[in-house]
Parts: sequence; structure tokens; C-alpha cells
Amino acid sequence: MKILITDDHSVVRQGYASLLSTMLEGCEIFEATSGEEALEQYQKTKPDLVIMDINLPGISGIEAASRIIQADEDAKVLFFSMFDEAPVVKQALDTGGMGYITKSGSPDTLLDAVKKISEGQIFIEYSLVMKLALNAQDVSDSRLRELTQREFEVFVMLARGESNQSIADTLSISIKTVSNYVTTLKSKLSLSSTAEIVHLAIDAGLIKIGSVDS
Amino acid sequence: MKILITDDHSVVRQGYASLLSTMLEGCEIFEATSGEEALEQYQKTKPDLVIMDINLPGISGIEAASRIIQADEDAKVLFFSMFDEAPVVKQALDTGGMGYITKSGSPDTLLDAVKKISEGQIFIEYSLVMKLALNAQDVSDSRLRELTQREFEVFVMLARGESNQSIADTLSISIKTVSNYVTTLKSKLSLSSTAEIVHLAIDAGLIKIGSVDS
DNA sequence: CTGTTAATGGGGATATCTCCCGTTATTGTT
DNA sequence: AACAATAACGGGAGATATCCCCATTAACAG
Repeated sequence: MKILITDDHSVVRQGYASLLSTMLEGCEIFEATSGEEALEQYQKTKPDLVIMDINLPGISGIEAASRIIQADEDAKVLFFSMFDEAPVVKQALDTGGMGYITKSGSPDTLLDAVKKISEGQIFIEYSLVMKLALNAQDVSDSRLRELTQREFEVFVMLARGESNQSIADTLSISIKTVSNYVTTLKSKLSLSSTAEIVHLAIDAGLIKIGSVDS
Repeated sequence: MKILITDDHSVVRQGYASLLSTMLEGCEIFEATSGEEALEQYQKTKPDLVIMDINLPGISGIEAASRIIQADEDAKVLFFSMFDEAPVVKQALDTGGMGYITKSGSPDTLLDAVKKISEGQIFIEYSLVMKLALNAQDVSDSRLRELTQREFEVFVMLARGESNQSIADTLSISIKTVSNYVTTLKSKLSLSSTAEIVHLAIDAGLIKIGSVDS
């Protein structure tokens, strides 16, 4: 698998590169330090995935992604930025990018995202999904606003098919805590089963069908 | 709630009528013995729900339903027939009917259907959903064909949000049996969580989002 | 007549989830 | 500063679900 990393800090780039080549066998890494260079490199190397920082010298990562995707609609872009504000995330994903994670996440999250996206799925960091959902006042269920950040993250993860244990592992908290979140979020949403959670999440546009493989 | 029962056998009609008026407080029952009469009665009484047999003297229940819905697109028709063949069910639902149950089902199923439909939901007898799904060869997941009838019913009920216990009650079988079905169907479908079951069910068009209230 | 498969469910160990109750830390309010 | 509210967190006990195994029955095919 060929991956193009775009980031203007060489230390950061090298970090990702070593991380990815260690964890993913047989992957070839290319690098770009600016949006413009990313465009060039993309055309030259046709990578399977582009990891794109947003704050770049010259054109922004969002603009670069937009141009890349315009030129090749099958291009897969994973945004990887320190920004976690809904408008930025939304704008980034509106270009057609396949994922968005923040730099405050763990390396595992990066790997997960790379894997999911290379399988054709979408990957958005759990904590961002809430901001996105609540930002779209028009569509999302008002009950969702009752949820706290943590409850919301758990809600989305449940809807994606993760078990309480797996959620606990991902968030590095006790399964008991997850379990409590599940209870309270079910109560806040007046739901009783996991299936209903999935229905609501899909209704609210938080997950897309087909986004869980099998 | 006003309900119009269409069936050419008076004994059957009376049976439903007494059943429904016993179980649903404050409901008013009207009757029709043919499709033509159902049309007249519908215009006259504007019932909230029409229970429609299919095999009727004169025009069929399907034809009658079609005309009723054509005249009033908000009309709610529940087909209640001895036929359980996919083409018939499909044809019936294609008229815009909100539900289909067979006469071999339990009275509880009838009541469930009446309740769900009056809440604006769709209700199709679990065992029929499979036939419908497998009939639409083009859309449904090939893995679903591996399931037995019972496994499929359990699958759909799980996806709708029911617990093992509730499924056992509805199907009048042991919770152990349900549990076994769940295990085998998950294995056959390579799924591990309820959420994934819901995703697959929605993907395959077996349930519609928004069909589970909250 | 025999083999296969669907439907049914019991036993029992284990995993998972639920729900009530509590602690801590933060934030906002008089 | 004192207080109330709330988010994040987790323990304990009991309820559910899972997942092996295996057994019975009925139907159906060869």
C-alpha cells in the first residue's frame, strides 16, 4: 500500500512514516511538505491513501484535498490535524475526504483510520462526530443534545457495533464506566436495546449504512 | 379508533371484532364482506385502519386496498390473509398497504400489527420478511440465504430491537432456542454484535430506518 | 429405509450487560 | 469562600446473553 503523508514538520512526517511502516507490512511511504507538493506527489505516485495536515504553508490541506479529489474522485484522504472544531472538520469532509482524526488521538487511532479507509470505509474520530452532529442543528435529534461528550462517544461506538469492552479499551476507561454511560444514554434517549441505538444513530446521520464490514 | 374489517366469512369477522374490541379500549368496529363494500364503507366511515382479507368475492382485497389508498393516500391497510407466498405479499404491499400478517399467526400478532400500524409504522409478519427478502434476489445479501426460516425470523426481530426473551415469547419457544439461533446466525453471517445485525438488516432492506420508535 | 437437515431445547461455564450506589474534580453561582 | 450541579469515573450484585456440547422429533430426499 502506498501512502502519501503531507505535513510541513519533518519530524512529524518521519514519526508517522516510521509508525506506519512498522505497523503495516509492505507499505510504501511518500512525503510532501505543502499542499502544492502533495498535488504533484499525488499525480506522480498515485498513492492509495493521503494523510493530510490542514495547517500548511501555501494552500491549506483542505484546499489541497479538494483539488486532489477533484482530479481523482477515487482518492482517499485522511485529515490529520490539531483542529477539532466542527466547522473545520465539516469543511474538510465536505471535500470528499474519507476520514478525520486529531493529533491528540493515539497512534492506534491513526492505524485504525488508515485500515478502515483503505477498506473503503469512513473514519471519523468519535469525539468529533458529536460536534459534527450537534452542529447540524437541522437534522439531528434534539434528544442527542442531552448527552454528555462521553456518553455521545459511547453512543456512536455502540452504534458502530463495538462491545462495551472494546469501547472501554479504546477510551481507556473501565468497562463499568462504559456500562454506566450506556445505561444513562439509553435512559436519556428512551431506548432500550442496542438495535434501537443503531436506528437512531442512522436516523440522525451519525453513521452510514455499509460503514461496518462483516 | 375506528377499524374496518373486510372478510367474507362472518364468523371470522366477528372473531376479529370481538378480539379487537376486547383488547383495544374505545375502538369502533365496522365490517365489509367484499372489496366493493369495503370501498363504500371506507368513504362513509373513514376508519383509522382497514383490515383486509385478500380472497374476497368480486374484486380482490389487493385491488380494493389499491383503490382505497388511491383515493386516500393516508389510508392504513393491514392485509390479513391465509396466503404466505412472496409474490402475493409483495403485490399486496405494493399497493401501499402498511402491513401483512397471515391467518396462521397468533391473535397477539394481530394486535401487535394493529398497534404498530396505528402508530404509523409498518408491520410485516416476521416469517414473511424472509420470503420477501429472498425473492428480491438482486438486493439481498447472499449470506442471508444460508439462514433457515427460524434463524431469519430471529435475525429480523433482533434487528428491530427485541431481546432474546421477547423473541422467545413472541415465537413461543424457549429462550435457549432463541439463544442458539442467535449464535448460529451470527456465525453464518460472520457478525458479532447486535449493531452489525442491524446494519446488515438495513443494508439488505429488511427493515426501514425510523421503523422503531423510541 | 436411511441420511440429512430444521426446529426445538437442556446443561453449564463464561462473558457481558444492567443498575444502584458511590467518589472525585470541575464549573458556575450566590 | 461555600455550595450546588454535573461530568467522569468505577465497584458490587444480579440479570442476560453467549456458546460450547448434546438430544429429540419431524420432514424430506434418495
